[in-house]
Amino acid sequence: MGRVAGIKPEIRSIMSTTVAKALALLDFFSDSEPEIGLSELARRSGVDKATVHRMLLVMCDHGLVEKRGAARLYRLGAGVLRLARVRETAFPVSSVFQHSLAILSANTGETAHASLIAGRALATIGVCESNRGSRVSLVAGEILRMHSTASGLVVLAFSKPDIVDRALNEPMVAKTSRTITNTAVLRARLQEIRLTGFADADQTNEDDVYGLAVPVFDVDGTPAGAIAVATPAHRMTNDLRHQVIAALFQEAEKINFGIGGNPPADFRAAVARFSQT
Amino acid sequence: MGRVAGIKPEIRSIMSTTVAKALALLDFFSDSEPEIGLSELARRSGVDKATVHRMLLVMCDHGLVEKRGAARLYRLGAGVLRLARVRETAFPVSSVFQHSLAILSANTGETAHASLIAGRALATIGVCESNRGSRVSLVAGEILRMHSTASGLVVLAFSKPDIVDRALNEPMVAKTSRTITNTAVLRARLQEIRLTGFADADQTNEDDVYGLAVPVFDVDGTPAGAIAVATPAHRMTNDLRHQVIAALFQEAEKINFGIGGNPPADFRAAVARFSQT
DNA sequence: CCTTATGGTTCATTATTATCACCGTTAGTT
DNA sequence: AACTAACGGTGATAATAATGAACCATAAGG
Repeated sequence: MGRVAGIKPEIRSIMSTTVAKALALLDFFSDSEPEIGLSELARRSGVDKATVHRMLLVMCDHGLVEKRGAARLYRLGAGVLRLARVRETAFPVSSVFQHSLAILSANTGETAHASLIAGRALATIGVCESNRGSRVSLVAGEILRMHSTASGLVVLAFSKPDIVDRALNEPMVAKTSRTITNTAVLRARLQEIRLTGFADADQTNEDDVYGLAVPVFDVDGTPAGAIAVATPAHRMTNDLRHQVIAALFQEAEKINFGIGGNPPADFRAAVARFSQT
Repeated sequence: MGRVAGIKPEIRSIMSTTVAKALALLDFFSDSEPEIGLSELARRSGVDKATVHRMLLVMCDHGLVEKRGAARLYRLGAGVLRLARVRETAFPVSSVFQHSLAILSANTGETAHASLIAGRALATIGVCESNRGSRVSLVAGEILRMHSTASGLVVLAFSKPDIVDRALNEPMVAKTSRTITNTAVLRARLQEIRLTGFADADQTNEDDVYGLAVPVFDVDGTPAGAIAVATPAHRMTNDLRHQVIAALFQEAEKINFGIGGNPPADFRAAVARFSQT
């Protein structure tokens, strides 16, 4: 297509650049699939095998990816451990979250998880499963899309308009039959969430999973991520809802304190309204 | 410079590709400098400001990097936390190391650290400082070069010849006045290390720091990384040396067991020889 | 108020990358 | 064992995307 002179520069970063394609490869690795072969990666990313191979070589050189000794599979390399260490010692947020997740899971008896804004999506950085027999078992390390998850929606609801616009303009995959992909409907939901302070997602990201999420904030009052509790959909009752939300609000406050986050006025107002019920 | 038709393909990955340049930016973030500005990154990497900016944008989109809200500085993003989580839950090595580091530090009274092969260098994935007043305080999260550190040398010593060749053919920076950069001398040292099973580095990577390192291995018998103890150079005595090496060998064996590593015959022989002294 | 630093942007040039067809191996099937 | 199909990996060329000098706008500092 060439480069049509004055094309919008933001659009380019969506996919066109080579680094974007290379980094996108990393997103295919998850807890459920920690090792992937060359052809498989090429197929999923839609990029040519030769190209993928060249990019993997470079990433191997930098330790982001490594080749499992004998097998011909690629996996995430030791470099990511180092990077995480550097970030965590400089800005220890992950550890702060972990503590609250344990409490949430214990108090609600359900699976709790936390995620942080990572570029255009949410990165799950911690999970604490309940010890009940029937529970939601999340694929941890997953990337959460903004439009289909409770965490994503609640983050968007308190984000600046330009972030919201960018998110809603992206192609939205219908993860289940209930996923909302209509922009107008989503905007209405965001408005609603801004008033309640929490978001729920009734099987919009995964069948049989009901999610409830509450945002946590940065120093500047913008959302940093979210904490959430996921239950089997059939088990959710009004009572449990109320209990979970209360627990989430409580832990969110602790986390905000721990990471030096400043909840904006509208969120604090929403929490206050909830407490009065 | 163009691309001279049939140029060696391996050489390309050294720097020429764009992804390599982008990923190289990540290496500038460390514990001592967790946030860096655009111009600074451009200066250090030797890449044009505009290019660096474009690459940073892409990496922000993928959550590998993020812009500190108000300040105009970049830092490692939440995406690296997710990646590390994925790798660690699938292949839990970091946690295995951490335990041994605590023991090492306690038993020797000095600072212990562990590193894993990450591409062409070693990535420090764990540090445990001693609680003595005078101790070596490492810049954790640092990238260790193969030629100037005890850990790097001991890893090279038990690596396959092609790995060694590649490492020795790279430009070797003299980190201190004592750093060995001569290829022939280094090869002799590697031969020596293969016989003793450990490597020492007397102020070859940092002034006043004396390092002792021992390798840990992968399932296939190739080195996975190294554990090391660093002391103030003046404090190192023959007695301490012997004690530290014994402790290192002992912990290395535990770690190998923990990560399913198989030490090759020559390493086991070296350990046996040491035990007889 | 002028200087000098910063982060950020643009656009024509050109060097880089994607593509396709191709190898050599491995693994599964008949 | 022969055969097939998939795999990881490679190389040359057409077509693309990266590059970097010059350009703003802003902020800090003298």
